[in-house]
Amino acid sequence: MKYQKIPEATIRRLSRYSRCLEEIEQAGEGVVSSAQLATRCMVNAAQVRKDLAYFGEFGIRGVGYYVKDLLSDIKKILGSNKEWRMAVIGIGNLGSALLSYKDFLKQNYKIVAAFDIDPPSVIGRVSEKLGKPVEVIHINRLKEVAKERRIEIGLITTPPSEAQSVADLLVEAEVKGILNFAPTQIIVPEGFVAKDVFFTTILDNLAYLLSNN
Amino acid sequence: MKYQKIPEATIRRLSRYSRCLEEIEQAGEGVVSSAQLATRCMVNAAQVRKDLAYFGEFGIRGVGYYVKDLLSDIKKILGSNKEWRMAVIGIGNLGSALLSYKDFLKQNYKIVAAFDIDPPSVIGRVSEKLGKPVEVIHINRLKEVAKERRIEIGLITTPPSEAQSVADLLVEAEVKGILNFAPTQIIVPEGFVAKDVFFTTILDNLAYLLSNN
DNA sequence: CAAATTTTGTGAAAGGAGTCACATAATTGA
DNA sequence: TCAATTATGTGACTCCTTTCACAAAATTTG
Ligand SMILES: NC(=O)c1ccc[n+]([C@@H]2O[C@H](COP(=O)([O-])OP(=O)(O)OC[C@H]3O[C@@H](n4cnc5c(N)ncnc54)[C@H](O)[C@@H]3O)[C@@H](O)[C@H]2O)c1
Ligand SMILES: NC(=O)c1ccc[n+]([C@@H]2O[C@H](COP(=O)([O-])OP(=O)(O)OC[C@H]3O[C@@H](n4cnc5c(N)ncnc54)[C@H](O)[C@@H]3O)[C@@H](O)[C@H]2O)c1
Repeated sequence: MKYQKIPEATIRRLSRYSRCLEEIEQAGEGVVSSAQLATRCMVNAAQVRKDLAYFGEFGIRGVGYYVKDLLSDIKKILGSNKEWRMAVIGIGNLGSALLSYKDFLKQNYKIVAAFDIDPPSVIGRVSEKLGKPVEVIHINRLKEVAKERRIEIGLITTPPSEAQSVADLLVEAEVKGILNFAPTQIIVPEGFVAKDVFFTTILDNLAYLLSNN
Repeated sequence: MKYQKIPEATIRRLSRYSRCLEEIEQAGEGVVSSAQLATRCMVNAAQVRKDLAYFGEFGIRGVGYYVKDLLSDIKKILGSNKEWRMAVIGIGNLGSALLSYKDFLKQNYKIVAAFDIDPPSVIGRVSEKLGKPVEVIHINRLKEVAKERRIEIGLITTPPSEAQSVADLLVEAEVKGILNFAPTQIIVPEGFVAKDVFFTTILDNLAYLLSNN
């Protein structure tokens, strides 16, 4: 298998396979075929095999895939086997919800810091949400704390007007990954990765499907 | 222009164009070219024209597109010109955040009801979040209230274990569109539309890009 | 132990989506 | 009025993704 550019769709599906494999593992299955996994993930079986083939050979012909091994391999591919250290910036409604999102704990995504421009007003609201109290830190200490706590991903939940300047701060602090929930497009330099999560786009999509079916 | 299946990517981009056109309109521009819009949305100019061509001819050769008209046309295509009446089910951390999401007001997405299985514990927390107090209603009144308030879209923010059964209730209440935030795949019958929003997939994607660049 | 069965991995084919390039149409200005 | 300019709409082309189909490999069965 020689090097090729991997489609983004493949990466998204790997994440789906990962979730399904966890359920299959829970159910006590030791081995799974591409056909079974495909049915569960609602994709084509050849698609599953092709996706995996980008990264190597993980199955045994005539048998299938060992669930535990495949899950571990996929997590290694995705980079979700290591622990990712995250910060939330903007502890309002959405930021607070993210702080108390329990699934992050189960996965290897860990929120290790919370920032706001107005910490006193929010510090009471979020404490103890994650089991242990979360201290909300003033945004002007972002760079210092990001270094100290080795933050790798920043979740932006400030108003849209502030999103780009917060992203700039994250870049300055060498936080390489950004997930932006504010409805404005974020631009980061080469070497950094920013993804925008637009709720309205998702709703527009739904509205379109509802209007045209 | 004859009928064709419209790519989902086109619909997503139309939503993006819509957002950009709003900014352009705000800036007081009356006319925009496909090249200008494309630069702003970070896509190819021909892509913009192709996307629009699926639905008709909206521009004037040698001139460009009238911003106001194009915005209105795109919203008509997406179905986001009409008001969409939504309900949030599961008024915990995320559900409360959605209730107080101010951008829904600006767009034509309106939350007109909130449901939970344990209303007394949450009723105080969400009141007045949207300007006017929001009454949290017991889930067992979903069908009745959905009819009464003409609810068209349900946002599921319950624990994953409850997500499918809540979806079933929504289907029974003939709520045609579902946006599911719980990390579990929802299945709905023909004629209904369900979209899952998996936070972990988005993070896995980011993790992959950070691990491999 | 060999034939039958199962299921992977992968080249080839088919199907979609994105880009290019240019004819076409509107406008401007001399 | 007509040439020059501008920018759309779209056929053709390229590139990418998905599906098909089957040889290869492992296992099971008689
Ligand atoms: N509420 C939702 O459900 C929801 C959903 C999708 C997207 N969003 C987006 O997420 C963002 C936050 O939404 P919200 O409802 O939580 O708003 P919010 O007003 O409740 O919270 C914003 C927080 O950001 C803080 N802040 C402002 N400027 C800052 C800065 N420069 N640095 C650090 N912190 C700063 C504020 O003090 C406040 O605590 C918005 O952009 C919104 O559009 C919200
Ligand atoms: N918190 C986040 O930031 C976040 C982010 C992404 C996804 N999610 C997902 O969204 C969902 C909610 O997360 P949360 O953190 O708000 O959880 P939460 O526990 O704070 O809220 C869940 C709410 O749902 C209610 N509920 C339970 N069963 C119900 C039923 N059958 N009918 C109606 N209401 C019911 C509960 O009473 C509770 O109020 C979860 O599935 C979670 O995985 C949360």
